[in-house]
Amino acid sequence: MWHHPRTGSRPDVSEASRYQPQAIESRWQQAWEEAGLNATPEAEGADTFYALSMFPYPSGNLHMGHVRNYVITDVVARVQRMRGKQVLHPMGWDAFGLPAENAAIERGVDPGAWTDRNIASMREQLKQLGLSIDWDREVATCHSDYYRWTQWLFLQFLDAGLAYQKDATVNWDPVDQTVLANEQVDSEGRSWRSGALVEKRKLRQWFLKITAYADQLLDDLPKLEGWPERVRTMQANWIGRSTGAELTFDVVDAEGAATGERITVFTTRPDTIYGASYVVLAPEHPLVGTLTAESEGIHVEAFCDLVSRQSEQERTAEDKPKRGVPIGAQVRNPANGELIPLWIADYVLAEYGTGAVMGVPAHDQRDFLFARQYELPVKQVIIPEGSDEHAFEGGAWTEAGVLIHSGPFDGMASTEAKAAITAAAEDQGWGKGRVQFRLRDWLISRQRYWGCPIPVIHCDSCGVVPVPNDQLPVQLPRDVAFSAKGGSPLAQLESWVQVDCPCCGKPARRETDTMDTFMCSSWYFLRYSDPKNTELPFTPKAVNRWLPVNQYVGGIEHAILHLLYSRFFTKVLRDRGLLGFDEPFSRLLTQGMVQGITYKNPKTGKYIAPGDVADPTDPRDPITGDVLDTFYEKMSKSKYNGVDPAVVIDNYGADTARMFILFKAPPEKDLEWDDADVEGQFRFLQRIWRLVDGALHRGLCLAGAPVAIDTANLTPAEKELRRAVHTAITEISDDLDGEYQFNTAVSELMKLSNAMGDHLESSGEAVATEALRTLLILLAPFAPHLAEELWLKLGGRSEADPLAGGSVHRQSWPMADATALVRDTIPLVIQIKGKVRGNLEVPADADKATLQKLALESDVAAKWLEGKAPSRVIVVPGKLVNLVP
RNA sequence: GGGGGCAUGGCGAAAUCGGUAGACGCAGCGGACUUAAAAUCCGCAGGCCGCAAGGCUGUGGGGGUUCAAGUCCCCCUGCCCCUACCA
Repeated sequence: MWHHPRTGSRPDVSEASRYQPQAIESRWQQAWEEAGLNATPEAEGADTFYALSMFPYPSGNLHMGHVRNYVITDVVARVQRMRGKQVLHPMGWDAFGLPAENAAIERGVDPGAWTDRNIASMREQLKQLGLSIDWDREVATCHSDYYRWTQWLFLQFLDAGLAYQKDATVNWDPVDQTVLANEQVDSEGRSWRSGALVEKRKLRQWFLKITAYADQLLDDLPKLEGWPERVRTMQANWIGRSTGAELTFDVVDAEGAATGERITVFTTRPDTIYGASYVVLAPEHPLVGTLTAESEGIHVEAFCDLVSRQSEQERTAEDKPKRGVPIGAQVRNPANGELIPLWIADYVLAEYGTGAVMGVPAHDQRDFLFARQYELPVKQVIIPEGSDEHAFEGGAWTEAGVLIHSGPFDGMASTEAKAAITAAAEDQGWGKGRVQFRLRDWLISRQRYWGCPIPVIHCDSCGVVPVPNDQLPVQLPRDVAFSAKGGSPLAQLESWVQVDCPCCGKPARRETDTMDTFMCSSWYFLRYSDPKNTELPFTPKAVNRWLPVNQYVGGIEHAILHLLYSRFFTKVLRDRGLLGFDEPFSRLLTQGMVQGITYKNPKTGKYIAPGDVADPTDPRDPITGDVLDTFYEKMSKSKYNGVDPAVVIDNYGADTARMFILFKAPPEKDLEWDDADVEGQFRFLQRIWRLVDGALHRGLCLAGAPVAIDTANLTPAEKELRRAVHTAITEISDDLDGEYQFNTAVSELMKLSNAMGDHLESSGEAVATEALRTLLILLAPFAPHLAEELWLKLGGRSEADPLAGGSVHRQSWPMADATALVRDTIPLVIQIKGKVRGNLEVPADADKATLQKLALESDVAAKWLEGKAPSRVIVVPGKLVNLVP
C-alpha cells in the first residue's frame, strides 16, 4: 500500500531541523495527560460546550471511519476551548453485543475479558490521534457500575407503564439466535448485524412503549434546526403518522341479516367509502377462521398456507401480482347499505392498522389492480374538479376531487368529505377518527448472554416483580457455559435463575432475557455529565449543566435507530423529572464515509488488492492481465481497499492524518482516501516546520508580550503579510462557525503559510512574530502536536512553565484586526454588458461617482463603447462597474 | 411508487447577499539546484483559435428573469441515498 514510506527513506540532511512526527507526538500526548490539559472544567455558571462523538463498539480495531468521526469532534472541542468555553469532550464504549459472545463460543474466552482487552487496545489507538478527550469520564456499558443504571432506568420505564411484556410475532434472527426490533431489520428482511433473513416467530417479549411518544417524537422534529434535513425526514417517515378513520362493516348472512360479527378497517380515505366494492382481510386476521364459509374452506386454507410459506420479502415485492381468495362471506357497507364480498389477500398486512381494508378500486391503485385481476366492480365516487365522470383505464384516481354517487355527500370536495363522513360515522356508530402510526413499540428482549440483564423476577404469586433498587445491579454471572446450539446461556444457569421473590419470599425465577444494546446507548451521553455517581445515573444539576449536547457527530447509519431511541429516552426521563430538556442533541453532523481505492476485475468479479496492481495508471489483474475497473468504495476487508490508521500514523504521524481527513472533503461528504494527497498534506506540515526553523535561525521568539506593531509605518511586504494573517483569522473563524467547513479552513492555513513564505523574511520582528504566533494558534486545533512543538521551539512557553498555562492549546482564539484588511487600492472590474473586459486599479475608498468616472475614462471603455455614452451604468463599490451600451 | 440529495478542469474541491467561475490541494508540464536522481525552490496550467496582443466559449441539457446567473424560476436528463403493497 505504501509505495513511498517517508520514514527511513529520507536523507538525513539536518537532524535538528527535520519534522519527525514520530519523535514528538507521543511525547506531547504524555505531557498533556500529565498536565491534565483535557480535564473537564467544573467552574459554576460559565459558558459550557458539549462536543460528542458516537461512541464505538470495541471491536479492537480502529478504522478510518472512527478516525474521521473523532477528529471532527476534536477540532470542534479544541476551538471551543480556545474561545473560552468550558468543554466536555468524553469517550466511552458501546461494549455489550454479540461479537464478544461469539468469541466466547468459538474460542472459549471470557466475553468480559475479551471486551476489556479490546477496549484497552482501542483506547491506545485513539490516544495516538492526539484527541483532547477527558479520559477520566470514560464509560463502558458492560461494566456493572454503568449497567446498574441501565437497569435502574428500565425500572423507571416499568414504573411509568412504558415497559411491558406481550406475545407477539417477532423477527427472529436464525444466525444470532435472538429476536430483533423492527428498526433492526432492513428493507430486504435481513438482520442489521448478521445479514441473515429474519424469520417470524411468536414469542413473549419485552417492549418499550415508544408509540406513546410518537406524536412528540414527530412534532418536535422541526425544532431540531441543527440536524440535517434528511435525518429529520427519515425519522418522520419512520414514525409515519396517518390520519384517517376506523370504519366498521357488519358481517351479514345470505339473507342480509347481521350475524353479530364485525370487521373494522382502517382507511385514510373515509371520503371514498361509497366506492367500497369489497373488504379484504389479512390472511392472519383472527376472524378468518370463523367467517370462512364451508364451501371455501379448502381454498382459504390453501391460500393461507401459501402466504405463510412466503418470506416477508417475497410477499411484499411490488412487482408480484396481488393475490387473494373470497372467503364466502359478505358485509354491509355502512354508508350505503350495499352488500359486498369479504376476501383475504396477500397485500393486506396483519400488523398494520386493523389488518383489514376496504377495497375502493376507483381510488386506490392497489385495490384497482386487485379488482381488475378478480373482476370486482370498480365504482367511481370522486371525480377531478371540473371534469365529468369518465372510465378509468390506466389506474385509480387518488387525488382530491368532488364526490359523486355518495348520497348526501354528492358535490362535496373530497378534502371536506373526509371529516364529514367521519363525523357521520361517529354519529351513526359505525366509525371514528383515528391516527395510525407506522412506528411500532420497541422490542428490547434479546435471548443472549452478553447484554444488560432485565432486572425483574417472575413470581407465581406476585407476577412480574421489579428487582429492588438495593439489589441492583443484577450482575451477569461469569460462570456460564457457552455453546453454539443457541438458547440463552442465562436460561440454562439454574443457580442464577432461581431466586426468592422480593415481595412474598417464595421461590421465583429471574428474567433471563437481556436488553437490546441500543438501550445502553440511549442514555450514555447523559452519564458523561456525572460518570462516577454511585447514587444515581446522574444528578439533574450535572445533566442540565452540560446537556443538551451542543454538537453530536456520527454516521448516518444511526439516523433512525440510535437517534430515535435516544430522543425517546430523553422525553421519558424529562417526564419522570430526571432532566430538564426535550431533545438530547442540539446539533448533529453526519459525517460521510471514508472510501478506499478499489480495483475489480469486471470479467471475474473479483476484487484485487491495490498492492497487487503493478501500475495504478493502467490497472491490470496480476494473473489474467484483464483491465480492472477502478473506483472508490467504503473501506472493507472483503474489497482489500482498507487503510489502517496505525500504518498512516507510523508513516506520517497523526497530525498529517488529521489534516488530510479534514482537508480532503467537507465533513458530511464521502471522502476518497488518496495516498498522494496524504503526501501533499505531509509536505505542507513540513513547510510549516521549515518556516519556523527559518524564523528560529533569524532569532525570532514568541516569549513575553507581543512586540507592538507600528501600523502607521509598515512596508508593503509587512502590509501584505498582516493582511494575510488577519484574512486567515477571519476566514477560519467563519469556517468554524455555523456550518463546519474544515476543508476550507485548512485551505486558509495553506494560504497563510504561502504568504509567510513570501513575506516573513522581509518583514520586521513585530509583524513576523505576530504572523508566527497566529499561524501556530490557528493550526493548533488541526495539528495539535506540531503546533505545540513549534510553539515550544519559538519560546511561546518555556520548559519551566507549567504546561497547562503555556500550552498553545491554552491560548485564546485570535481576533482579526479589521484595519489590517484595509487596502489602499483595489482592482476594479470593468464589465461591458455583463462581460468582464478589464481591470482598473482604483482607490479603495472611491465613491460611486468616482468609480463611474474612472471606468468611463478607462481604455477598456474607450475600446468597447467606441466613443458612445453607455445607456446604463451599474456601480458596485469595491467590486465592479458594468457599462451597458 | 414515495421522499431526500447531487451534477463545476485530468482528480478532490472553492465561490456569505446574484457581481472577476475554478481559491486551496493532488496529478501533470517547464525551469533552477545536482555528476545524476530524490527532496526543495520558481513558474505554467478549463477548452478552442492565435506567434502574440487578444478573441470566442465554458459550472449535466433546454428555456426564462436580470445590467449581470454555478447561484433565482420552469422543463428535461443522469447518478447516489433512504423508504417501500402502511390502506
